[in-house]
Order: sequence, then C-alpha cells, then structure tokens
Amino acid sequence: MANADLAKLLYEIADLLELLDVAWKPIAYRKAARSIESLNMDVSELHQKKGLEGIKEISGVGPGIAGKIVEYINTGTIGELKKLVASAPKGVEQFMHVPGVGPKKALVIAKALRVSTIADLERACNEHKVCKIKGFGEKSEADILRGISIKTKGKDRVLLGAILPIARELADHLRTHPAVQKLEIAGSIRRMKETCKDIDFLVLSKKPKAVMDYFTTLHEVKHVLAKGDTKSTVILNSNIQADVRVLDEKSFGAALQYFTGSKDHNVALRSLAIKKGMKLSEYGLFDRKGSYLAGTTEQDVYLKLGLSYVEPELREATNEINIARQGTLPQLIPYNALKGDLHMHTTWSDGSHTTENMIRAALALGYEYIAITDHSRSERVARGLDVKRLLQHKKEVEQLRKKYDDITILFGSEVSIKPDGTLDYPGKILKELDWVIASVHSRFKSPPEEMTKRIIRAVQHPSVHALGHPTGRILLARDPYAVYLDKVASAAAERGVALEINSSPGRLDLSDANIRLAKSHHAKFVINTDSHSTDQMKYMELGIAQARRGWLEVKDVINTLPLKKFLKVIQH
DNA sequence: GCCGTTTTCGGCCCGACTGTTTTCAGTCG
Repeated sequence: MANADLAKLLYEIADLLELLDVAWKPIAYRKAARSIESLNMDVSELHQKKGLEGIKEISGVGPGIAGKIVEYINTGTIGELKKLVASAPKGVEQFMHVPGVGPKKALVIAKALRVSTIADLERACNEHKVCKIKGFGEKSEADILRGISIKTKGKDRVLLGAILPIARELADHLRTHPAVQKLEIAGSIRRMKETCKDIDFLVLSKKPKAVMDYFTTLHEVKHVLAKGDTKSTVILNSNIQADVRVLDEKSFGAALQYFTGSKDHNVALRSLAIKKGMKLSEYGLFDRKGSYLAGTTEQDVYLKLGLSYVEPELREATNEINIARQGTLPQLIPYNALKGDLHMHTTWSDGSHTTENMIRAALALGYEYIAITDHSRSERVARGLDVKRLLQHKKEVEQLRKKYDDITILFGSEVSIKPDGTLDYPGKILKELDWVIASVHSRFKSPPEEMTKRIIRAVQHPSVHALGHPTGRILLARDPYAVYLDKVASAAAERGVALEINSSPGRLDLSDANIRLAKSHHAKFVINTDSHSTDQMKYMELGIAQARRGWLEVKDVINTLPLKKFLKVIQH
C-alpha cells in the first residue's frame, strides 16, 4: 500500500511539473512512479535493508528521486510536492485529467474562470463560459463536457483488475478468523464484470457478532458506515466500500445467489419461481406454504427451479435463464485452458522487462508457447521498432530459442493499422514474422464506415493473424471507436484471423457483449495479456473471465490449442 | 531527472490530429 501511495505522489509531482512546462522531468517522475507501483517489495522495507543505494537500484530512480523517496519514507511527505502545489492554481491538476484537457488548457481555464473543482468546470461549460475564453470554442466546450461525463460516469466504479486483488486479500484475511466457517466474494466481482462498485462478502458463521467486530476493526478499514448484528458496511483505505453479511447454513447458497446478481438476473429468476408456485429470496427457495425447499447451495436453488447451474459470469439477463431451462448452456472455457500468451512487449519498445525476462515469466506460468510482439515503427512514443531494429530483435529471439527449448517462442509484432488500412511494415518484412497482430492506434474519431473499411482491409492482409484490442476502448476513460463489429467479425472469420480479447485491466477489449456479437458471426478469438512487464502476465484471468461472460467455449479460442494444432491454424 | 546495444553528455516525446485559427497551439498515444 505504501508503494501505491508513494507512486501517487510522484504522479502528482509529474502533473504539476507538466503544468509548469518543465521539460523531461514529468516523464522521469512517471517512469519512477510506474516502477514503484510494480515493485514486488515495500519501498520502506527496501530502504531498511539496503538504504539509499537500494532505492537507487529501482529502475527509473536516480539520485534526485531517490532522495525524495527517502524523505517520504522518513517524514511521510515530499517538500518539493508541497512547493509545487502552492505554485499552481487550486484544483488545476484535476482538470488535466479530464479527457481532452491537458496541462495548458487546464491552466488557462483555472485562471480565466477561477474554478477549482470539476463540478465548477462542468457548470461553467453549461453556462457557456468556457467557449468565450480565447482559444476555446463551442466544440472544445462540448468536448470538455463529454470528458467530464466519462470521468464522472465511472467515478464510483473501479476496474475489476484493481478491485479483485483487494477483495481477495481481504477475503483471505477474514477467513483466518476462527468464527468464519466459510466466506465468498459475491456481487459484480464474482460475475467478473469489467468494472465494479464495491465488495460484497458473504460469511457463514455461528458467531456473527465476532465476525462483525473483527471486520470493522481490520487495519484496512478507514470508516465504519454501519455495524449491525449480521451486516456491516465500511470504507476501506482504498476508498472502496465493502459490505459483509453473515448467514446461517440453510440460506448461504440462496444468499450467495441473491447477492451475486445481477439484479436483472434475479428478477427473472424470482418471476420464474413465482410461475412455478415458489418463492425465492436471499433466505432460500420456498413452496406455496412457505416450506423450505432449497438454499444451502446455489446449485440446489437452480436445480429446484428446473434449471441447470448458471455460472456467475453468465448472470446478466441475456437469455441465460431460458437456455438453462433447456439445459443447453455453453461449456465455458475454463480458467486454466490457455496454452500460450501471444501479445507482449519488451524493453525493445515500451515494455519494462527484457525479452528473456518475459520468456522466463511465461515458463513459470507453464505456457507451451508465446509471441513477442513489440510495437511497429510509427508508434514513436512507444519506441516502435524500425525495420533495422526489428531484424536485430529477431536475431535476439533466435538466440534465446536455443537457450529456452521448453517453450516455443514466436517472433511477432503488434503492427499498427494506418489510416488507409495498410500496415506499418512492408509485406516483405511482415513475412519475416511468425505472428502478426494488427491494431488501430490512431484516428479514433473516424466515422464508422471509414473505420470498418480500414480494419477490414488490415484483416484481409495475408500476413495478419489477429486483430488487437478490436474496439480501442479504455475503461473509465475512452469510449470504443465507432466501428461495425459484425462486419469486421465476418471478414476476420472468413480470413481465419482471430479477434483479440485483450486482458489488460484497463481495456478488456472486446467486451462481453461484443464477444457474443462476434461469435454470432463465426469469429475465432485469441486471449492475450498485452503485457508491458512480467507481472502483467497474471491478468490473463481477466480476459478469460470476459470470454466466459461472452459465452465462449474452448473451441472458440485458438490459444487453447496445443502447439502443433495452434501452428497449423495460424498458417494461411 | 534518468540513462548508456546511439552517447557519462546529450538524448529522451515525435507526429498526427483537432479546433481554433489565418499559420498554429494543445492534446494524445
């Protein structure tokens, strides 16, 4: 937790330096912040063991930032940050995080309108004050409003990838208490929804009061909002709300069902119960006379309602209940089904670990094969590889193959799709690659016809194997670009090109709904992490979860195939 | 402020796009 707090301060320094138009330093601070976020050791522990020298060993941290980190460890604050905060108009850093507003505009707005909160800024836009500022117009005012609405729409939601580890850690912690016989995480986290609002715990216990006492006094708890006999609500240090409910054995399954949701799924389930002359609540399934029929396990509840068991990921009221009635729900792809990860970056472009590091991490995860896919040449920011460096990198991979013969290493690239639908390397160079992911990284605002044409052209290129993050969305920050995915899916299916399900916590692209849409057009899929460091390879679980939410089975996903079959499938 | 398969000093974050302009500044990836 200390690492995350420190990283946050460093990001803040970077933002403020950017506002002051200081060159390069913001980049350096952000790089250091990112390293610290992904450090697998507590900074203060590192400092205790190795002192200032140890801190300087962190990548991206030199003498300057190391000094500030030590200052933070010793005093809890950074003097430089306080100085910077004092020098900037109040609230201005918030503005630069509104999509479409950068440091310059943020500063101009803050000075011209004397606003200091996002709510103030929104009001000023609605009162058409912003478009009167020199350099702003009606379009930019509308853009800012849209940016704010994206931000605030997702304000109380947290990425699944962020909330899941918090929930699991807390769950493990609670399970150690002797009064806790059983504990499950319920709610949207259990359904593996891409973003979640809060954490719901269900506890089976004969001593509810002891559980409540323990839960509300955990050191992770910041505020106690409510504390009762069987239910408590707290705000965690991470500002996430967490609820605990204690139940007895007879209702535990029914309660787990009830609190897992979704709401719409529950409504449909309860109306089915009524049709059958039963009543379903969080306390159990009852007959007309109020006699208990089921409730110990979820399976019992579904069974007694005449349904096959519905996996949590499917409970979104998208016809799953009707299909469960017929007993023809899909056999969802298991969480351990993947044989390889086919999208990752290394230090050759914008990754933070070497090719060899990534290979070792893949071996540790037990993969049969992987693909190294750094950025193509036009991604300047990401240090995309020009042809010369691409071929150098290929040589490195060929060397590493000799050393690591337990895993098959495909040499590939994430090749940008240019605005006209052509690819970022010539065809001759693309033929040098074992695996090509084509991705859109520019001109997101094109009309859907254009974007569709552009992507289909790329997908039809004979060297392309997969379409990377097919809609370009960034959760809580950027909407997907407008594209006719049904047409893209059909074109991809026709050419044997797989659509990627990108497992990066901030993307999860395709979405569950789009996965189903694409599947209905006979598309095949590949689930990848798009890792930019070794630790990000663990996010595969999130992508598989979305695949499950999209009703996918093993046969829909090409990287479930063993090596030989996989290689056969990607030859075209 | 950091770093060294392009260098211990001079590079890194450049080019495209958008909206506001009237020749360009700001934002984004």
